[in-house]
Amino acid sequence: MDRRPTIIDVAERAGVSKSTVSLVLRNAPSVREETRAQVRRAMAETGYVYNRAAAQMRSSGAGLIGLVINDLRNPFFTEFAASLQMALSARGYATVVANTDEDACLQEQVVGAMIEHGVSGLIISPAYGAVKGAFDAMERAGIPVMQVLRQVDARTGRFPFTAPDYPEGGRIATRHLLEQGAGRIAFVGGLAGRDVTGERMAGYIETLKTAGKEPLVLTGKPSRAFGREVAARLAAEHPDCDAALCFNDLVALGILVGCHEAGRSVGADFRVVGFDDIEEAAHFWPPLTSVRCDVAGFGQGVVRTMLAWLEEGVAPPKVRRTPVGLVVRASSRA
Amino acid sequence: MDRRPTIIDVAERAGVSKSTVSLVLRNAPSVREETRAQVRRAMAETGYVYNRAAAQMRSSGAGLIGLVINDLRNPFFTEFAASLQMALSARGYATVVANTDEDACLQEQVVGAMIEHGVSGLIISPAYGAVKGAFDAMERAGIPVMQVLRQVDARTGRFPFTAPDYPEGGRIATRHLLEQGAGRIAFVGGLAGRDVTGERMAGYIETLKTAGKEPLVLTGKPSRAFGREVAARLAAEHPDCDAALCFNDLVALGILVGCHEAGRSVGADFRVVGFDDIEEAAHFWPPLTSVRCDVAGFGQGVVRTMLAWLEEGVAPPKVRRTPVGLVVRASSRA
DNA sequence: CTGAAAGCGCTTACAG
DNA sequence: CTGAAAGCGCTTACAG
Repeated sequence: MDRRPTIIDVAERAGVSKSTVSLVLRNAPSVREETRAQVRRAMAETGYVYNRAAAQMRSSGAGLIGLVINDLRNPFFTEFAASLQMALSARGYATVVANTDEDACLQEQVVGAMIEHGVSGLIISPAYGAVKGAFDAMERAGIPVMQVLRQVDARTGRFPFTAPDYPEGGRIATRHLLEQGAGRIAFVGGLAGRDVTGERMAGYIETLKTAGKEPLVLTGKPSRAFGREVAARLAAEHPDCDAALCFNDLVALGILVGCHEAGRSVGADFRVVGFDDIEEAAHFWPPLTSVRCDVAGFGQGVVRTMLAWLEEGVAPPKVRRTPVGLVVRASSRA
Repeated sequence: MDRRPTIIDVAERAGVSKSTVSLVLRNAPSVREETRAQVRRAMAETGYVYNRAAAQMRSSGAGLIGLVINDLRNPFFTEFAASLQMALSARGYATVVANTDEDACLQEQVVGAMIEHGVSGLIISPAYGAVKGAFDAMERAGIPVMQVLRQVDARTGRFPFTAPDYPEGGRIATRHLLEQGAGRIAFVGGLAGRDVTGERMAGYIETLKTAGKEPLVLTGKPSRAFGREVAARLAAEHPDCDAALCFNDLVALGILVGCHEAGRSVGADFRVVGFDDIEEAAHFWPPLTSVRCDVAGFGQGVVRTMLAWLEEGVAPPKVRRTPVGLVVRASSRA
């Protein structure tokens, strides 16, 4: 057998028509059990493999979901992507993934490629910037699209948005720091002007205001390097600051490294809280207190929502917020 | 326009035949420049998008590459996957990815799914265990398959293998530790009996033998938790041990945390070297010395090799080893 | 340089 | 419950 066997080969071998083979393939109930077994045997004997490209041409979907991520090297997004892919796989879908590296131009390109490949739906944690092209293309494609983790397109009717409850995370983290006796709490990292930064900061500012305290905001790149740099700056310029709530765990881990370098002890003297609770947070020294977004559970929820939309036509709400919690570890404890 | 436009719609609009549109689509040189422009305009006007599933049915490939990874949550593999995907994207290929979580059964399932989706080639960092089913399926599919990072199937003629030069990494790391004045060096982590463990350990044992020293091997899970646990064990059971070469960076980072917990200072007294040089290694405290495998460059090399095989029929050598180096940081320095 | 025809491997009504 | 026929949107020779 030089070429790959088709349903016709299987049909001949099983002594039925190719329609019957097709019905067996799709588990149609109308085929007699005996015939079904016969066809399955013929499939095994001929080494038949299903050709989804052919199937896709007639019916609609190919069981392919596109996953577009703004920064796949960031552990938070990695954990999200991995959990999503596995949940999709368990439901019989394959995942085609692309990293946009925060580049709107690349994003438009990969979204276009995915649409050409006939993805049935698209899950996107979008890059910021000139995103209209990509979203218009998704709009035209007429497929379900979910914005996750970040909302950059305002059409949440067409592109429903799901993310953890960032403001609440900011609140509980700030409250915790106050309870631990923090006098002056800084908010560190996150680019100014972005929604996610604004939301995470909002809970912080609100809680401080209630407590009658002044905020101290040092926005910047959400990276380890920025956190490390800020650790030195805080010690020098804000000696009264005795706690930091960070935009994300990377910044917080950077601060911990910076404190090590400066010989400043973390915990009782200087309290640090991160955001996201990436796996590494628990494995650092000292272990990092962090706002837990349950990225694995979040990913599974997104998959459930997407497949309900795809398979049952149940469109998700325009905006959905998932609950967050605080995991208290040594970095914020006396 | 309710249905998606096809080449026929474009052809009508441009006033040419659909063959001509197809030729323009594939950049065939035989079309007059004027006609080409006319067709492109018609494509833009109709909002045409290329249907790869249909194209795939006639020609062979769809520009899809499958990437199967044994542990996508491990930063080393994540960095690899991300660099691979971006390099493929730059060459016009989409990446369908799956995490097998070290599960041979899942692996067989996802490999089957990818073949059904018509991937043109497959890059696999395989799980160990009952892998025959998956490899036989890939064999039958008749597509290029590269084993990377780990070799589990012996048919390297059919499934060429590429990995960093692990034994050399073991050698240079051990030599470095000896040069730093280490008296007794332990090799920590990596499951016994696996090739990768054996290779990384081989360089260590060989170098120690040359130096007339005895090895001290503590194999175990390649995880942070194991490293952390071993830090305590080493102090208690092997007080003379003053250096550790770790199977990978996760184990090494675990040891660093264990040393922090035990109040043991790392660097001058106790030297630690990791393997892989994941991004985190440079951002820990103390910064971790590690065997650099240049995973980004490695990924790009794999893509070049795969596409040369796919597009030009140049089959890769059965086995290829890429160079490694040592990045010396504070964890192994006086 | 361009057009008409056949066919890739399936699914989908529609008969029987 | 099963079969014969049409067609999904392309590409591929083959004519002109």
